[in-house]
Amino acid sequence: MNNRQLAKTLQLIGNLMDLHEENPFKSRSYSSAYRVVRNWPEDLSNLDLKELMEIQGVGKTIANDIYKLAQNGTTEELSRLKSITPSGIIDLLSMKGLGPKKLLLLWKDLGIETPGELLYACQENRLIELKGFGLKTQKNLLDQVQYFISSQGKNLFARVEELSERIIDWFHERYSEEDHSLCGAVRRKDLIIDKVEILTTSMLDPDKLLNELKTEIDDSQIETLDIRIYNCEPENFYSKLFELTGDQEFLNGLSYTEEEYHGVYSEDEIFEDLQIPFVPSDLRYGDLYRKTEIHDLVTTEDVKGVIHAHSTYSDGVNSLKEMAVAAKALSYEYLLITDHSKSAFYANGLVEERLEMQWREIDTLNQMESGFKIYKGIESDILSDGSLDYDLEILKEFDVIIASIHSNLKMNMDKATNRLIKAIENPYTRILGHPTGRLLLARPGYPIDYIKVIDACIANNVVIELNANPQRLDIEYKFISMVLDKGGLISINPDAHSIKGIEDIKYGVMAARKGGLYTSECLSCFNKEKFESWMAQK
DNA sequence: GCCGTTTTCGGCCCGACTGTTTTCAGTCG
Repeated sequence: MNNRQLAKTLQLIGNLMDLHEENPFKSRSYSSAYRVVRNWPEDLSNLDLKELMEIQGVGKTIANDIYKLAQNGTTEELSRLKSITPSGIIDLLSMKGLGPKKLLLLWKDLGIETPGELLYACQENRLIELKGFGLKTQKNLLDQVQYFISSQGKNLFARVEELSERIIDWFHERYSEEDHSLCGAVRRKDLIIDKVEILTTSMLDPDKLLNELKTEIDDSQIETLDIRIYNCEPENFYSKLFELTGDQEFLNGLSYTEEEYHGVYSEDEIFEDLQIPFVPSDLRYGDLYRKTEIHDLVTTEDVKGVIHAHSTYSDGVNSLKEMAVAAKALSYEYLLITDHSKSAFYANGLVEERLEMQWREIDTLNQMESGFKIYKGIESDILSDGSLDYDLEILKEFDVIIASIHSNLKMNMDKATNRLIKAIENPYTRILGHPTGRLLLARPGYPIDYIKVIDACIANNVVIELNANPQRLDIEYKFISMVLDKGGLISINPDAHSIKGIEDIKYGVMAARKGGLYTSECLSCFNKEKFESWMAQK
């Protein structure tokens, strides 16, 4: 468990105690431990009990809890609380705006124990009769519960990627004489995965295979994953693989019939016969492949710079120097450090004096280094009225400003679009950060008028970010071709909050390829010289 | 449960924001 997961679990324990009206001071201790653990700079799962107890806010019991959680993923206390709470109630605790007190009312007064029951009660207008509830709260919960129900059973690609690889490796090791491959959404690298599909020529009973798989692969996630195993004769492997990889629209566009290709030795043969250039598996959806020069699409090797990263100056885990050393070691040519701006108090945003400190440190580090370069950026909060949160005197000192919305996310399309456009028109804005604020499977973004926002970016020479965090992947890749057609640039940005976060660039590349992004139109693929001349443009 | 001692138990409780109120309760980070 990482610190974030540990913190979430402690928070859950506290919330469950409140839900059962246990000692409120006890639950408060868990809540405060949640806050401490969440922001702790080093990995707590490696510490021993004595070290854990030295943390302010963590005593004997919670130190024990953390230790147990790191070892077993649960504690006696957590198991006890879970055993007296319906699982649907625990699901409901994850709704934003629904804490223990309100949930208890729903549970005891309305008898609601599952998300489905909450949905029904909202539609029946039954929440507003409860004390402390009103129309707005009811509407908010209705939206959230609908979203929750529609994302059930789905996973981010990044969360199933490693396990999928382990599963297919297991097949190769266990039945090395046979052919096996991932297929379906995982092989297409869709952003959201509802099932992991495997094609095999082993001809063994899928249920039996699944049981063996689940006992031999040690990963709790495997229990909740929908895994499908398909068998085929060896001579049909490639035709079947082809058929099970492309989505319906892709296959329909190709007058393809599986039987026709029985006996082929590779997928290349099929493409050759269909008289179209080979389409990599990640692009076998829709008809984008027809309009795209596949060889020019961005790859992870093409990305030359780490644009958009945080350090311990704001809410990052690693220091500025550690981030720079890591970026260089990964063969990137430059790092644009963009900590949070001063109004981001939630993330320890940089007030003016601390900005000066960071700039001095960047200058020093750059002097010690000849090839690699650190640039001075900021992720400036877009305030409610669309303005940025430093004076012009300060704004003009940055090499690059990424403007992003982090607060007051509840907006209608007009308000959100106008707020973004005002920020885009600010003469110092160079990149628009995560344009909709969405968190995949957790929170839909605020609605924006994509055409207006993209037009404004192009008119003001503002690059649009494709935030590479696997939970964001925002801008949605389906709008990339619109940006390119209008002559705009996209930047694949990791939004890294740690050294590890830099690796998220690969997920950004994955989404960018699906959107048809060319290396030449990708800002983060610019080499250092080209990036510097881009910086000088404004 | 944590802390800090008046060492063995009494007092804890950040601060902004929202939506519900009519002066505040609940949630969140």
